[in-house]
Formats: sequence, C-alpha cells, structure tokens
Amino acid sequence: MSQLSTAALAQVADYFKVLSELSRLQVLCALKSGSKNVSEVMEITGLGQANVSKHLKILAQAGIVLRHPKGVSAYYTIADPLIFDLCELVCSRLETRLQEQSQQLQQLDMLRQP
Amino acid sequence: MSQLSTAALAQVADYFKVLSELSRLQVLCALKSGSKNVSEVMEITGLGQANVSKHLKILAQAGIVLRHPKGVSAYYTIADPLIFDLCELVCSRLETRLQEQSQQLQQLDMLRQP
DNA sequence: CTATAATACTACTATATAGTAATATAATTA
DNA sequence: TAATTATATTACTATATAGTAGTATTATAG
Repeated sequence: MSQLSTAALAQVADYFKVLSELSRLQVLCALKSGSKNVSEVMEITGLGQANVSKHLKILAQAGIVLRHPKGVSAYYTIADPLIFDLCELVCSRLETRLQEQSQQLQQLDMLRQP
Repeated sequence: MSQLSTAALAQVADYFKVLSELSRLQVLCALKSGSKNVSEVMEITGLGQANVSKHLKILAQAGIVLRHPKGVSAYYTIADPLIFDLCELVCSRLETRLQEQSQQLQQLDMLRQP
C-alpha cells in the first residue's frame, strides 16, 4: 500500500466512502438475494424513493451494481460481490475487537476481588 | 450480510467511514513500515500537526492503530493489518474495472473502422 | 393521444467533518 | 522553577452530502 500513488489512494478512499453509509449498505443487502427494482428496494429498506434512486446511482457509478431497465421499472444487480467479502472481513474484525474488550473488562473485574 | 442487524451494519459503515478519507489512508501508509510518532507522520504526509493528531485519534478509536507514548512524543502502530488487505482488495478491483472500461473503449474504436 | 405508474432529477435544508489557528497539556532540560 | 518541545484540544470555517418535496421523464395501458 505504501507504494500506491496519492491518486490511486484517493480512488480507494472514494470506494470506501461509497460503502461508508448505512443506507447504501442496506440497499446492497436488499440486492444480495438477487436483482430488484427500485420499488422493491424501497419496501425492503424503508427508504424514500428519491433517496433509493440516488443511492443506486452512486453504487452504479462506483461499479458496485448494474442497472438494467425493464419496461417502466429499473432493476439493479450486484456487479461486484467483493463488497460482501469486504463486509464480512470488517464484521469479523469488529467481533474480534468486541471479544478483546470484553476480556479486558473481565480482567478488570477480577482485580476488584483478589 | 443480509442477516446482519441494522446496528451491526451501522458499525461496518462506520469502519468504512474511517477508511474513506485520503488523509487517513496516507497516515496509515506512513505507519505501514513501522511505528512512527506524530512529527514523523507529519513529515511523511505533509499534513498539519492538529490534523494528524485528530486523524490518529480517530484511527485509534476505531482500533486500527495503537498509541504508545514515549517521553514527550506519542508513537502510533498499526494494530489491525486487515486494513491493508482491504485496500489491496479494493485496489485490484479498481484495476480490473479500469481494464474492462479500456476494453470497451477499444471495442467502440473497432466499430468506427469496419 | 391521454392517463398512469415507475424512476430520475432538481433545489433545498440540515448535519457532519476536514482542515486550521490558537491554546492547553505534559514531559524534558537547563 | 522556567523554558522548550511534542502532542492534544478547542473553536471556527468551509465543504460535502444525506434526506426530501416537488417536478420531469419515460414506458405502458386504455
């Protein structure tokens, strides 16, 4: 990573920025089980129409989802399953950290009653 | 990922948010080769002192770096090498995407002179 | 062609935060 | 103790963007 140029690093940062919003992760979760149109994503996530459209556009521009119009509606599909690997990595890391913190609290507790 | 609760998903989003800033990735790059103090990170990255301190604090709170004071200065170390794996994954994905776009442009070019 | 339904876009507000200057804090040295 | 050095904190400005209401666009049905 240290050999990455500033420009490349900026692109990596931008990619993470796309994934750094709860609503967008919820949209991605909604798409995980398969292609969905905007209305379906709205139902699943509870987000507003304009908001879902905007987030899907951002995800499409980042190459994370693909848009394929069908009739009057627009279906979106996960184009980049990598994101789920990323999320799982982060998730397991967060779990590990919580366990460590929990153990530290236990050790502090032990010290109170020697 | 679809089975993740909203709360867990929010934590994942927060983790990505920490990594979604160019300056913070630069700070992490500076630390990749080993423990550094704030002044050293300032020199390597060219960022201001208050700014570096702030970013390091954010990284420490996220459990990505560790702080260990030594005398009058504070040294920081990568605590979570996972971030470099994440960055490499994203980076290779971005490269793949650029190649695809390049190929599409070439195909368009072919069509101009049949 | 008109009406309807689904999606996209525009303009706006509210909020979060990166960067910075000034200051505070803490450790070392004279 | 006073001066110095390194880091942290505070207060502020500027900028980016999430969410939303209203509107525009596009495709289908009648």
